[in-house]
Amino acid sequence: MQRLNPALIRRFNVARVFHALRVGGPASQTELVRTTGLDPATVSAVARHLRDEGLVTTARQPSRGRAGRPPTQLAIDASVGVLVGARLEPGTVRVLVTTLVGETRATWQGSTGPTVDDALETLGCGVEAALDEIDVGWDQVRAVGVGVPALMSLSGRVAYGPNLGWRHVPLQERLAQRWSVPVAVDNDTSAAALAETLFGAARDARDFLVIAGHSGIGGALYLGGRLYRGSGGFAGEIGHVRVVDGGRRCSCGDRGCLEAYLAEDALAARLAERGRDLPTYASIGAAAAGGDGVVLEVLDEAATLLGRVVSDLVDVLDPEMIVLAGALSHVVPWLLPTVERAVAHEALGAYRSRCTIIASRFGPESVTMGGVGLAMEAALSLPGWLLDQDAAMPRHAT
Amino acid sequence: MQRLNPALIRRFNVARVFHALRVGGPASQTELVRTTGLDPATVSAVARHLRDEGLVTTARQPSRGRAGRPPTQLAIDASVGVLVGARLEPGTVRVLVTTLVGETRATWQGSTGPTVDDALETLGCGVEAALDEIDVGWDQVRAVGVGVPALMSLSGRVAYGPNLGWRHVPLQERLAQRWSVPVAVDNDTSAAALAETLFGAARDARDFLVIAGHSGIGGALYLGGRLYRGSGGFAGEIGHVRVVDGGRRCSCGDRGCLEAYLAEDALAARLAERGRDLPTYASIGAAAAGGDGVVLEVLDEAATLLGRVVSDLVDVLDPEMIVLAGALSHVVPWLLPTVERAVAHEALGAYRSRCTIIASRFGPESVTMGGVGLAMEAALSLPGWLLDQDAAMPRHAT
DNA sequence: CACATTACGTTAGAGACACGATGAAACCTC
DNA sequence: GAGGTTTCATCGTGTCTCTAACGTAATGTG
Repeated sequence: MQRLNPALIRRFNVARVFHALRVGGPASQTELVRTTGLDPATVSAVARHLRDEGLVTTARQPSRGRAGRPPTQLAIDASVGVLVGARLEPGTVRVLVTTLVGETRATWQGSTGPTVDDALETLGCGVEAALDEIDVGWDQVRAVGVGVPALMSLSGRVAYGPNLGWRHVPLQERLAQRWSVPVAVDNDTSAAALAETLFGAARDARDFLVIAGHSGIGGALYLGGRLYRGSGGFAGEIGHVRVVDGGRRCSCGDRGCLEAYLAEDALAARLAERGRDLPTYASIGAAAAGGDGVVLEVLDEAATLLGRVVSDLVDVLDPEMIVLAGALSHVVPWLLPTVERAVAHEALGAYRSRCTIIASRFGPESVTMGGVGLAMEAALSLPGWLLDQDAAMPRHAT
Repeated sequence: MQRLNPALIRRFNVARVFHALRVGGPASQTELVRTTGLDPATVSAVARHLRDEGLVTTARQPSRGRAGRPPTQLAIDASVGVLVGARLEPGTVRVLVTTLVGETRATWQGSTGPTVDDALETLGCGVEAALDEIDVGWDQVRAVGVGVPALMSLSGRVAYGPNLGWRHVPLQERLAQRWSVPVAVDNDTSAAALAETLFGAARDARDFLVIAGHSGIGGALYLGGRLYRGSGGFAGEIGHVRVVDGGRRCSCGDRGCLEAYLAEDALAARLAERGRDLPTYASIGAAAAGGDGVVLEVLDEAATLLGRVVSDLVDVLDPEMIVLAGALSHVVPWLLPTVERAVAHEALGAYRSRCTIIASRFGPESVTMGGVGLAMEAALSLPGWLLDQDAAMPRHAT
């Protein structure tokens, strides 16, 4: 159990001010007092800290015609470094280099072999290539974050990655020693949730869910202002909620799981039965956009089932928002209306709060953007155990 | 947004030490350092604080034959006050008086009229009567906590209580001004969850669910070491998850909700169809204990449906434990095996953590015990906004 | 029996926050 | 244009934490 000490409070407050500036743009200290809820004296100290670190620049504002001393604007100096986000998936590596506030500067994508060494080698080359492209050296990289389709232990180890075929890989350590900059590694759907809360539509949501579809259907639960991982790190496994009694067989061995109707392979199989050779979400989306009736029908069937799960999730978790993300994004436009209708009709209506259901603005790139989010956290030196704020909080102080 | 300041840290730490002593029994400061994870210097300061408050007593331990300075035991002085827990339900009020560590000293129960004034009057009389019974004066009452079957606003107002027929009642204020001791009011199922985490089987669980059955089926989600309430306070509405396509009509207007099969009235109705006049969980439990085949059959049917919901909850939330509580407890023994079997078979097995499903040790009294828990929180001056630890935490400091 | 060893608890100094007061830099009015 | 007002930022004091050193009280040892 980690202690709650002054140094930690300072780190929190630095992060608060940084994010306030990142999200809200340049602001004076007094404005930051309002937006962060901190004490003026604290903002003053944090501002000095950030100035000393070279992360923010100050600019005297000219008079605004109002009485009083004119404020000094603080602004994040996006030129002092870059963040690197990456995504590992079976056979592919994606890299995204952004400014300190998350604006894209370069991207890279490449294919890779199946082993851990292959992937790390490709990742290393990819990052180098992306940095070269914009003529940025490693000295400007503040941190690297990587999203991986695997269950993670708290220390950034890959506990189990069925699609990758990896197990007990000390990914964080290996990358950290290779690059000697802060490196953060996390589960891909968790990373996608981070992208939504830092850069996406869920920026102001304390409670939201991310439902991501790639080879499987995964969920991330962002509850009460932080990611909820569950007692064993398995929380969010919504792909195996049963939606059809005695339905299609699922890879998990059971029948009628959501994943058996909505995962990429499942949709493709369903379409193959009806004479359509559309193996990916992207191709299915393209066909739907072309108005293919069979495709629309299959998607609508999947949407109905997704809607059922989402309704139950809304009843149980009362989220503010549900974000559909990942490769699934390619077909989300044809799912959304049906899902929304299901929630409106099936979820407990009378005294329920409104729940917005939307597609991620990052689409299939949400995990890579999540890598950037992980890098941002690492750059603000909010290490892994801080992710779990309980670590710093007493168990029973409710 | 509340600030995170030293005084707040002190309150947290006082609570940590208090709970460590309460749960683990008398301990030396060095032992507390180990169990709480706090610094020796902090424990020293907190110990002095608690001694000054008169909450703990110190006792020099005689030599134990080991080298070194012998420790001084700290122990909670349970004689310096009492806590009062209460439960309001339609027509009935229950009161429970305990020591500072939650040991029962007196109970009281009485019936009441439908209005808010009726209930408050009865509650007042009941508390007086219970205190009289053990010859304890109001000066010894450290705090009062009340569990209410209603949605609460954060300030302890009853936002909406359908079964009580109340709406926008400032319950906390009215009770606080009547008694002039700290008063805490919360939703009944949330209170039951508090009882489980403070005094019950979920004491060491960071992530657990409480499923309580009275007139309806409610759930409380204790996730990541704290109660999760959802964006609108509606989280945990598991009674209206659909378990049967086009099933029995539910009070919510939909069909096939869990509540339509498991709530007290629903079970009674189902049994009435089959010639059994058993209007309450208690009577149903008694009949089941007597081996009535029809009752067992109906209970098993309900258990199968509950098991389905629980399986999905386990998949999505990955809790350590699920506690069945409330009046439902009377029939839990006949539900549990079926539910456990469902979870073992239906929930994602391979890489899932184990989830224990148990009956609350407080049975139908879990809400009243939750009132005591609320009182304990109030007595440790951990006010309402502290309940939401985010209030003290930056939004994006993940 | 003096001195080392071991274990327990407290104190001293530095960092961080809150609150209240003070300094700083503009505008406004007479 | 001098003084007052308004707004923005910093400083001083007190409290709380952590680290590290110190005091305290027992046992062990030659």
